[in-house]
Amino acid sequence: MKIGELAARTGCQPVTIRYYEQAGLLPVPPRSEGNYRVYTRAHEERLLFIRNCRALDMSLEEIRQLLDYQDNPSGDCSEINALVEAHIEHVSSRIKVLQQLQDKLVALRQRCTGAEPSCSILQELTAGEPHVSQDSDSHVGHSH
Amino acid sequence: MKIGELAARTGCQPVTIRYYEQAGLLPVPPRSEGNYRVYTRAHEERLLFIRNCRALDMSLEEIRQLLDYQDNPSGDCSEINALVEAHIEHVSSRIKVLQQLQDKLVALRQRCTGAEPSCSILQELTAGEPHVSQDSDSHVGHSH
DNA sequence: TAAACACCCTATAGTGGCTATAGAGTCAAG
DNA sequence: CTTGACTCTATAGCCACTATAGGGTGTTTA
Repeated sequence: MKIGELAARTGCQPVTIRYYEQAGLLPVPPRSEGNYRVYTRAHEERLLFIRNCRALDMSLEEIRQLLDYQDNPSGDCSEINALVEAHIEHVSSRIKVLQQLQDKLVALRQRCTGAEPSCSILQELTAGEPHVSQDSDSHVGHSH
Repeated sequence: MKIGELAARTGCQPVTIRYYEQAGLLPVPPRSEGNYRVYTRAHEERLLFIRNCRALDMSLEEIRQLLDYQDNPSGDCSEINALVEAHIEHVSSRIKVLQQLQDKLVALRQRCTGAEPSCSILQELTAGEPHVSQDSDSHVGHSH
């Protein structure tokens, strides 16, 4: 299987696959005569694992750890449970913060009715103490 | 006012202030004899505006637009309202996605009771079709 | 046989919103 | 006059990719 087929099967792009290889998440595959990467089902399975974890918004570092547990099974799930638990914490705190943002934004939207002489949204954003930043420790989020 | 005082007053770091200057969000301030940046209350107000917007998780590009409306007031709030509205949409879709993630993660956590021979969390993550990625268009989120 | 085309390769730079580091200058207090 | 706190510029790093340039491979078609 060449990289294009693996990409199609796993729903990610060839560049991303090469990136995972470089990042040490995917084992370096053998090459064909023409210097093409040649993958097996094992690679596909591992890549699916990675993609599933990414779909759960885990960082590559977290995934690296899970893969490590997978490669050296210890019979003890407690570290895996702890990792998942910690990730749940990350996500849930991120949700809380975003919910608060949402409330503030909605309040902001309602401020500008067009009745005031100058835009009261801009006034509100200008005023007051600096709001506390919401970005602290979680690694959950992002997209552009 | 030197950069350190401005930083203290607005709750952000000097490097970040210089970064905003370079990004064209803060006007270039005059310099003292010793080549230090010298800020006024106007700078402080503008920086507070920026920080408030950032606390609402707006991108610098969005903030640039708001500042532009502020600098060239048109008496028409509709574009500002649209921007805030769009941002609310971003945040709310991000919340939805994270909530779905959260559900999946909680389901995953409950899978590993320690009763099975091999960790069923890892099995679950390995199995199946690639999950649909949650990162598409929003610019809301992130933190490390 | 040749040219077009789809795929693959490497290497490098860019994204956003900063943070960290290095190496130097400024200025008030002890 | 030296210490220390602050400031300056410039550059590199963070994450998880994406984009670009410049080339090679391999199959299909004119």
